[in-house]
Amino acid sequence: MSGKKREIRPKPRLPKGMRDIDAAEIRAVEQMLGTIRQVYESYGFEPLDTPAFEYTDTLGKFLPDQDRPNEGVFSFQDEDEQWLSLRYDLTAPLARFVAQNYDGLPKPFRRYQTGPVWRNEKPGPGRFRQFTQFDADTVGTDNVAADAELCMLAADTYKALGVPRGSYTIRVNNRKILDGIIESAGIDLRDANNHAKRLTIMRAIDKLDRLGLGGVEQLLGEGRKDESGDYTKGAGLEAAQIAKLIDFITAARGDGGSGAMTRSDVLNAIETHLGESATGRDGLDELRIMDELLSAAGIGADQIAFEPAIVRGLEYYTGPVFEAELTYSDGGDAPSLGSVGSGGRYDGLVARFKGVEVPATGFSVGVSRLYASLQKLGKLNADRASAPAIILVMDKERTADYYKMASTLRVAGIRAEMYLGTSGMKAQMKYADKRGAPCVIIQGGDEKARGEVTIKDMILGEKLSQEIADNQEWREGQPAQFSVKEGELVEAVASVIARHGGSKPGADK
RNA sequence: GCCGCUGUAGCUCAGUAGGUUAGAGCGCUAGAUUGUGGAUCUAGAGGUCCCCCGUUCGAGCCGGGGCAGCGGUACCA
Repeated sequence: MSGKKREIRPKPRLPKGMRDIDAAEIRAVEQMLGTIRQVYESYGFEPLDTPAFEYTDTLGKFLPDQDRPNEGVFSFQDEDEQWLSLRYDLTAPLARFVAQNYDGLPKPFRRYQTGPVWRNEKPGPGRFRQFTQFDADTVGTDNVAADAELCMLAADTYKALGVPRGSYTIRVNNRKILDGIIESAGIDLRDANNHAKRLTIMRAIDKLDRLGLGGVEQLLGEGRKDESGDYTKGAGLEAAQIAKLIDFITAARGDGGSGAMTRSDVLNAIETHLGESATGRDGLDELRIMDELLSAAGIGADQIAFEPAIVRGLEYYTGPVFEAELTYSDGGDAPSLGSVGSGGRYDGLVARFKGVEVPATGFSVGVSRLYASLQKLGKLNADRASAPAIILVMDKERTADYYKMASTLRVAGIRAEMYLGTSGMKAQMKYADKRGAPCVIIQGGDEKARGEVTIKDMILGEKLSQEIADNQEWREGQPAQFSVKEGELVEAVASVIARHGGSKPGADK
């Protein structure tokens, strides 16, 4: 006790909301990214990359140095004291890029982009402070066909990723319709005093999925107290106004019933509630055109549906908004897994820089969230790339020979590695086991004398071990291994890998 | 941000009205087995008992204050 000095050691730990990503996930995600890229490319979008951080004012955030430092974003100062922020999405940097290079770009400008984004928020289940998005945007046209196309692109993307029809839904709404219905409830949106009220109303509607109609109703009125006792102040609407809004939300909902409404059913329901609001009419007309285009493409409401309670980002979207989610297909009352993609029309973003309106619309796949959901649903094809064959080092003097074997296998296109540790054979076997190696290659003095190598099939061996209780038998029986001439090494290893790698798909579920 | 719950080994947790060197299972390392992953047995490594202050002869346990994690809620481009 006396001589024990207290060394201060750093505790190995991850920053809040961050995570490490293992080999299996990297492989799976890279495959997903490749698939998404293919779909986006097929629609004619071109790739673009922009840096991880931008000047803070570019991203549209207030300077984070005063009363609310780093609110929502991660920020730091350059040596010239200018504030920089890590990007929190891929859209704001796109707006900067377009504004900066406007004259030279083809209009409409269509680009796709993927990469990590960061948000300085409280992490939760399925919510991290770094995650990957994959965006496609069409900038420079107010044609609703661009919005319809992005919805189709989204559907095609989930399909290509192996999400079967019926297991995803893209729900579409239009911000103009929301504004219209608020106006028709007697709230004048031209009155600046009603600005905050409008936001509160939309936030309330946005919570329909989570809180249900009752919760929305409370939030439109006085407010709501949650189960932890926390209280959220409501919009303070009058009973008649609340009834009107609730009525509107309900009208176009299938009530979770079996008979899904068609898109035009929903539009008709909306229309009867909309009254004379010009903004609302605009929004309705836009959705009608989208419906025509989608229907002409043979896409029904089971894939792309209209849903008047979809809201999305508040000060951001100006027209159609979309949200994609995965759903269990096995019926039951299993909860939704949350949004795995979203987008919409944002006609004001580029104007921040240029003064002129540059209409734009985009869709973003939440890659990290989607991966997690597919994982949870067991929809990720688990055919991991085969682990390397391991060449055991039986005699350290012959390291060069072993290395040559590894090299021979690699030339033949087989992943192979010579054991690089310094432990004995038992430890090497454990190593190979932990690595998931399909086989190990053994050449000790005996094999060398005969000009042979021994191949041990680790996967078969594991299977056989379950039937052997006696260690003596297990060790001496040397199950699942065989010897071949040195010249037949490649062929023998390839056959073992083929035996397992090319096995029946779906059999191991 | 607000409300609630929880902090003891890598993980899951015990810990006796406050009392010597703080435990178990799993995991890890190694031996039993001169060249073989599993099983079994054995041994070993690994801990500022979240932190600080206080009460006490004495605190993992009691009191106060922090911090962190989890859950709910708010915000979410």
